[in-house]
Amino acid sequence: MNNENIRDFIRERVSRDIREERISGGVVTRFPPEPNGYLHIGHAKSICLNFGIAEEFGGITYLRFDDTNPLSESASFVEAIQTDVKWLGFDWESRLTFASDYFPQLYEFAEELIKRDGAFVCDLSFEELQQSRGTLVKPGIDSPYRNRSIEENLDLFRRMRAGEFITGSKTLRAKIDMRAPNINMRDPVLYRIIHAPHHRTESNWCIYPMYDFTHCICDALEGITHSLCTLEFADHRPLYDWVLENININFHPPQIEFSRLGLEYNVMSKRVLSQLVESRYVTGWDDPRMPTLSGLRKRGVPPAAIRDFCNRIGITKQNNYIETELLDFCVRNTLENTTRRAMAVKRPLEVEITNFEGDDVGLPAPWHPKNLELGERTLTFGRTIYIDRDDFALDPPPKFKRLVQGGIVRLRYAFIIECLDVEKDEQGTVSKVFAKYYPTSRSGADTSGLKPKGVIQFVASNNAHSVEMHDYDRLFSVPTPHRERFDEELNPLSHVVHHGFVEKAVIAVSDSHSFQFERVGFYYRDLHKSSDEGQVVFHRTVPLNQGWKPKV
RNA sequence: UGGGGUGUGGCCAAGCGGUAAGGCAACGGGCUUUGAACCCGUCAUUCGCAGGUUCGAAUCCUGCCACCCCAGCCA
Repeated sequence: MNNENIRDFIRERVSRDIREERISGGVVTRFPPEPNGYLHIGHAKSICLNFGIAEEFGGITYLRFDDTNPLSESASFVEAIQTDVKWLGFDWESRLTFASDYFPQLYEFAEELIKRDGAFVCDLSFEELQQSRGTLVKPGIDSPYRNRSIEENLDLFRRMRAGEFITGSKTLRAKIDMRAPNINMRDPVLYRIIHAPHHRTESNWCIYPMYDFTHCICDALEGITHSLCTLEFADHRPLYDWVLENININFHPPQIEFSRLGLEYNVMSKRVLSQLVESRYVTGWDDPRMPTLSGLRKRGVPPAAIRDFCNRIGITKQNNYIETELLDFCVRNTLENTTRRAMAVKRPLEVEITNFEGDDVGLPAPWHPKNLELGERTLTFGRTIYIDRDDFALDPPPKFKRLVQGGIVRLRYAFIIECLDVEKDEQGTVSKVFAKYYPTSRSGADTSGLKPKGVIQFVASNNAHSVEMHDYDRLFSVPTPHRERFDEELNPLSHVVHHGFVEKAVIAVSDSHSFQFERVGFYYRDLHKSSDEGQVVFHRTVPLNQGWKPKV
């Protein structure tokens, strides 16, 4: 432990609690997802915080599923969430728990609360409860069932559990204060009747505890020393404390809130994300455009980049919208030194080298210009090659350093070529370029004396493997999409497919799926899916920084 | 007209009474067979606003303003 650990107000608090011996054992945290959706990068912030603090201070972390609502939860989400947490790089070891594991104990605490006259069974309907709760500025009114005897409450609650009443007909409510300015303290519901099977407890229960009753008790039972949650739960803290103070339990974790992550051009709302999935706007929770961990993974974002991102954004109580540039930076930064470079053309333009005769020549090229440990592969150069359409211009903008008519350009790791002529189609767009190459300009042995302004990538036709390059852009076209009209704010160009070529050596690589296609971007090969035509599919992880922008 | 939270450069974020860290972005320049990466440099006389306390305030006090969250038998 050292000062490096104290990077935010929560770590500051943890550090102080340790120093002042406020906690006996070590630090204990937990990450408590509800298994009703997939994890997104906002969850990653919380995961990195909870697991990170335990790691830094020599503590432990539980992965606890908050599964108290059988109507929206399922085992498949439980699976997916575990996969994502592991992938992110964290290990809960043996500490995998479920709120549903504690149902029996929770039930006992509920009975205890009734016996202490701290809770009552209420027969108010949903609408009646809503009416009597009051409003933000108007106090609520007591339930007519509030004064039932302890014996009657106990009897009723036991019968609720026994299944004597239909779904929604009764609730167990805390007896606090209907006039409390904090609405959460207005005799909140603790248990409700739901006759529905639960993904773990099946049909053993027909009453289910609410979050506010469950979370604090589970935290206490697990000895959580710092219960970290997002800001919207701050209003629930008095209730969290109330429950623990009104039952006989010997541990009382402090709840500490921090602000959730906002990412520009994205939305973290589970509701909106699942709607995108259900409407088939995206291909699934793991669509590469989604801010989900599975989506980021499919796009080729390494977990280390997400961890780095989470470390850079900080932990505060301020509302925040992080620019996507920071995430992109983290991704490029972690990929930069370890990812193979290769050549690919996204929008191929055929070039015939008119003075080239005979077989293609092989040209060695390192997989990475600086990290030579990655070795090298052999490129090929021959009479027919492809360059990217963007690298040729009939009418070049100022400062254009690529190929123009009558101009020269270097083909990376190969030769300098000079454009002699072009062929156009009916629409007048260039369909083919004729060029000559300078045999003495071979990379590494250049005696031509030529000094081209630019270098471009190419793929020789004999060395070209055709692929689909899936380019992704921001999911939304506005930085802070509105939850209600999110469908109008989707970016129609968030997914564009290019049919291009990559050098064959790329296809043979098996120990890594990430590549940087030089001057284009980082791409990630999808090994699970090929296109409809059976082609190899690459997802663009992130584009390269553009150091020069042509005026559009 | 209730309760809770927050206001430091474009976006994050340090700062905890002693005279505004850092990162991302941006902008200049260097280097370059990736217009990438890398390297240099520039970028808040000012901390939501107004008063006050103090030798001294982003930090303390008072008032005001703005934004976010809360009225699920969701979490």
